[in-house]
Amino acid sequence: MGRGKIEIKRIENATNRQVTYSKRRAGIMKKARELTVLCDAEVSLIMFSSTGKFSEYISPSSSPNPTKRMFDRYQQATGINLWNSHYESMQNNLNKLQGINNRLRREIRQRMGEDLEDLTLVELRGLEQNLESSLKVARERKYHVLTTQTDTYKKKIRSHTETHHNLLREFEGCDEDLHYALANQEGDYEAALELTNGGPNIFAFRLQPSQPNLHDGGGYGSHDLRLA
Amino acid sequence: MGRGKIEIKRIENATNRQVTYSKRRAGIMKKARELTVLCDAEVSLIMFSSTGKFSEYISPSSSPNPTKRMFDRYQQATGINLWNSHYESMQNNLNKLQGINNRLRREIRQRMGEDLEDLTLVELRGLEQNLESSLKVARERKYHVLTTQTDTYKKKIRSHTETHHNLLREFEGCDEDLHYALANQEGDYEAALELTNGGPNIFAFRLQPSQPNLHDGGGYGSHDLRLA
DNA sequence: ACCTATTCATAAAC
DNA sequence: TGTTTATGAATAGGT
Repeated sequence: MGRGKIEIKRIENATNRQVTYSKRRAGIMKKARELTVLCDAEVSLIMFSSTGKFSEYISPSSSPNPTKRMFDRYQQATGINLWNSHYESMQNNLNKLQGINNRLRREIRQRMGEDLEDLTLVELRGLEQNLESSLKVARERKYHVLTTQTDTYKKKIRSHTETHHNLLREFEGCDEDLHYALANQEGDYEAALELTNGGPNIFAFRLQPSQPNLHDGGGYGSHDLRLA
Repeated sequence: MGRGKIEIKRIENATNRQVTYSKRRAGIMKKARELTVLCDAEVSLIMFSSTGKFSEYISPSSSPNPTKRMFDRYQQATGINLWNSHYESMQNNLNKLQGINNRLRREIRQRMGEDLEDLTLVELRGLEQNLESSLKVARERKYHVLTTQTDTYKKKIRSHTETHHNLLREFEGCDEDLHYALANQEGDYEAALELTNGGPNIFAFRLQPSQPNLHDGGGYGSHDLRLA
């Protein structure tokens, strides 16, 4: 149809090819639209030109995503699931992980003294020994942290008392000047003396070491494993 | 194009609709094929008739699965990933599980006395107490299994010795008959007596309790967590 | 499924 | 790209 008959083979002239593509694309889209309406059919038409330009016609449908609906129907019709390769391997991974998870949970439960019914005597003996050595390590670690912490506080206290003594000494140095100054304006001397005694008490209070990092992170006290 | 012009709207006569569908389907497929060849384009045409009958045209391509290729190109062109809804939720689950897994592993390591560096004093105290109580439970369980097993063997031994004694007694009963019988055919009497003495020894050997279920399932001795 | 009058699509030229 | 137009293609309706 046209000024002359043409042979159905690749149009070598690129410009010509592009022009023909545009015209025929419009034509086939019209046909698709007409087919949809006239025959109450569902049609999906996807095209890429030789230059990679994309265009499509999808018959409207009640579904919110006509394209997805189209591909779902396509897959149902052909029996070929296009994304199964991805999907299956993911499912496998998931199952594997789930299995590992269960094993890990069981191990933790056993290390907490639950679920021991199925263990053999040898396994129980192993568990007991393992718990013993773990307990020993944990205990050592606790003592280590404890002594380190204590040392730190001791050092802090020493440093603070030192600072305090220095302050006192400095203050004594000033004392004579104070005496001298007060001699000239009487009466506030008693108040000034009280300051010298109040100082140390303030330090003594602040140096009561309050436990640092006492955040309760739901640790090992009431251990429940409802993680997922 | 035809004997008369027709309005583009749903053909109400079902037969007529079906006929028109067939004709136009052939037509549009030819158009798709021509577009592919003439313009060097890639075309996917998928159709479902109103009765649900499926047909398609897919331009041939070097890819082993033209449909999948088409679909991939479609997704790349539109930026819409049709299977993302499935895919994303799976990926989320996977990540979540992986995270849980790591937490579980860490907990096990800590319960084995490793990875304790980051624990606070309070957490260490909790872990210690937890291990103590778990150890106590495991120990109790071990003793329980041990005593149960011992009891079972004691009972078995008792039952077997009883059976043995009964056998002996029965044999003594037969003894006289045997004497009588042997008096008639001499010489094998000594061999028969040896049987009476050999019996008990066989039992004594079998009753050495050999540990049951000694399968070493990589239990709690050398605990490594290279699970995945 | 075939026929054919008629409408439609489009190749070529601008 | 848009328009025109001669021509071949598609097809509606009938058989």
